[in-house]
Amino acid sequence: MTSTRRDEDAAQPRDGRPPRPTSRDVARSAGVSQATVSLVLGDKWEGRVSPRTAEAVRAAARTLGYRPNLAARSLRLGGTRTALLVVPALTSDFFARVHAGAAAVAAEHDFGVVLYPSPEGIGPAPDPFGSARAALDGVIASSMAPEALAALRGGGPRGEGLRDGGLRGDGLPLVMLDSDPEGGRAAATVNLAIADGMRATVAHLTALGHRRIAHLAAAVGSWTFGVRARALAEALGEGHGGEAPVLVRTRPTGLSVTDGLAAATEALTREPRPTALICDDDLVAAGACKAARRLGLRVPEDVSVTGFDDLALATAVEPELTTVRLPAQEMGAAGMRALLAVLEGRPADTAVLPVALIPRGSTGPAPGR
Amino acid sequence: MTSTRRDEDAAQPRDGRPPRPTSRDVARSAGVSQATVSLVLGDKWEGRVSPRTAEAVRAAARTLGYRPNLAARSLRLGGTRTALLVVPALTSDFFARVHAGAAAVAAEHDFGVVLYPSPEGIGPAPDPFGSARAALDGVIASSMAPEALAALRGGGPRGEGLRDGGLRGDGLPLVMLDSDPEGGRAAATVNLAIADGMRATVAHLTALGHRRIAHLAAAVGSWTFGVRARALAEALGEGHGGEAPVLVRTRPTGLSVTDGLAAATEALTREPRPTALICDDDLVAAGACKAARRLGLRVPEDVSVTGFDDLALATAVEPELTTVRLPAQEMGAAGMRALLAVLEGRPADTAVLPVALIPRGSTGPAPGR
DNA sequence: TTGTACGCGTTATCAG
DNA sequence: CTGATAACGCGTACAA
Repeated sequence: MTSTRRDEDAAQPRDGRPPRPTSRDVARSAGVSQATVSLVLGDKWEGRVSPRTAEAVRAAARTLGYRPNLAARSLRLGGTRTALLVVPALTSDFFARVHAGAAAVAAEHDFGVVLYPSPEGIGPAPDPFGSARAALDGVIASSMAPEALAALRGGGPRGEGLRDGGLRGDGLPLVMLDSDPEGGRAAATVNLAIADGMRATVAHLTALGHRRIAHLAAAVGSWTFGVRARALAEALGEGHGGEAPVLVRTRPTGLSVTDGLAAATEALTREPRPTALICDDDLVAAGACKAARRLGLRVPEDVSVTGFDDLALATAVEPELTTVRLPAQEMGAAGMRALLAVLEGRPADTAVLPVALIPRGSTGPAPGR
Repeated sequence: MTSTRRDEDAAQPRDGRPPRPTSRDVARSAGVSQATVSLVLGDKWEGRVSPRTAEAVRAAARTLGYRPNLAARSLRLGGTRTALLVVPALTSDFFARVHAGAAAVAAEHDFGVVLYPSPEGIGPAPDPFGSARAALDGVIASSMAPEALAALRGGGPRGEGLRDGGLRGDGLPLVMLDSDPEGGRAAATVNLAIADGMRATVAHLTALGHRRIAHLAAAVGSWTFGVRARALAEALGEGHGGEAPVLVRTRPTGLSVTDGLAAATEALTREPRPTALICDDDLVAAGACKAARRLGLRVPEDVSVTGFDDLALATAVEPELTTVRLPAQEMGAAGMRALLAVLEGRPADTAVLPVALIPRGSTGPAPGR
């Protein structure tokens, strides 16, 4: 209000901070034109600007502490070289690894990745893009439930319309990770051979003599968990030399240690008691181990437990978890590669990444064998 | 190249996608001027635009699928209402909680938070801002080591200069979380009463009769870990009724279960053997428990273990970890509030948040008592 | 080799 | 109540 700057239309109350130098300022300071500054700083000056001038420009930029205005650059260029990675949660290190993989590939191509943990109830952020308001060139969504994905699409502005300030994913190229290859408008898909993992788990348990199996299934409407259930059903349906194992129970559970504990307690206290617990996630598996122990059952002597993901947690607990290792980092990397391909108009090869069963201490021979 | 659009200076090869509608398009479609569109969509139309016109504009925007161009908006407004949250890692859920807290407060003020996990070796991303290239209004840095913070500052453009494409944190308002209140150029600071936590831990162990304590200290140059060490030294120095416990050993360790296991193994296999292990982090504490068990020691009968953070992991392992709960979410929220204050020119109250020792199963009476 | 001019899409001012 | 108009900072075709 009491400011005396020439700028009556002050964009922001920058207060005490010195106004950010612009390329004009650099140009003035170096005694050249704006265009020259742009050329030099954009590394396109060779053969067009004299080395002396170029160096002068750089010096000026350095002393002024100039950095280009990203908004202006984006506006002019029409792109931001930035991708949004939407993940359902950060409560396990799985998605941290997905991000790492994506960020590494992105960096190689001078791209940035902005991470958006879809808020589950925390605070008023119903719209995925309400919070992650970076200007984006594309979206990578990992293991998202369909509803969340719908919100991501924009879902057609219902209700009060555009009050949220815009930037819905609407229209942006989308790459889906570990999600239904069919159901989406995704330009590309990267998937994991989840079914293989489940089959391997069943084979592992069967070989150990287990015949009564319970499934602690994630109570989340995400495709990746649906696959687990279907693959399990199929694997159990197949012949196993006359002694087919059966699914004695399915318990839905939240994706946390506490929820896993509760679900496992229920699963283990009903007859017939299962000798093996297949869990959709390592967090749940850890909870299941706790539940068994509280019930006076030993793992793996009395009950075997398996998980999915191979989180850091899997080797932190005792006994260590037999689990299906999912190549999180590779998936993130492949997702970013696919997005880059789409952005460049190239066809994105839709990949399916292999998984591996890692046998550890939480599984053993079925009791009475 | 072969395109026939009017736009010879095509910014981006948008390829097949339909060109994004602009406010001009909306205006044309609704039969009004751009300014009217801006007013209506910005919810500043009451009393200036007829309700009929307003609704027409909204309808047009809806049918066209219009969403405002963020780059242009930022350019015009000079701000992006976006903050960057820089964290050292996402391998534990601690920083996920910090983010949740910050994002919740941000959302209340129509702000966004972009999360930047400082890459530790993964991929070529030396510059914190190389990857998180969103246009930013401010930065919140949590528990960062000084070197990383220096990079964040921009550290004075050395070497080849601005080739990185700009956007260093240079000059942006910075709020530091759980970091040295002295050492920075931070506009505000939010800290945790870490020292209290360490004192409580020592008191807890002392009361249980422990006299030989080892410290599994994080081998990270972050302030928060320095405080732990200093507070421990002080707490041990104070009188404890004639029978002062002593620090028999300090082992530096990486912040992971495996590193904790290795460090604890070393700490427990040298004489005199400590009866209690104070760990800088729950991940380390989990590793320490594993180490003890592998050495044939029971927790807590033979050796007690304590941690910091109260991660989900703390209650996932058996026995559950006695640990110092750090109010991560509150810290994130307070950090965001402080940043908002700074941005508005208000004074930011520098806060210190209380912590609490949570006694669980990993600590017990000292052996031989 | 360097400078001039224009437009990206938005918001705010001011005159109708 | 509405419509021109200017400006935000940058990148590039074109003229000098």
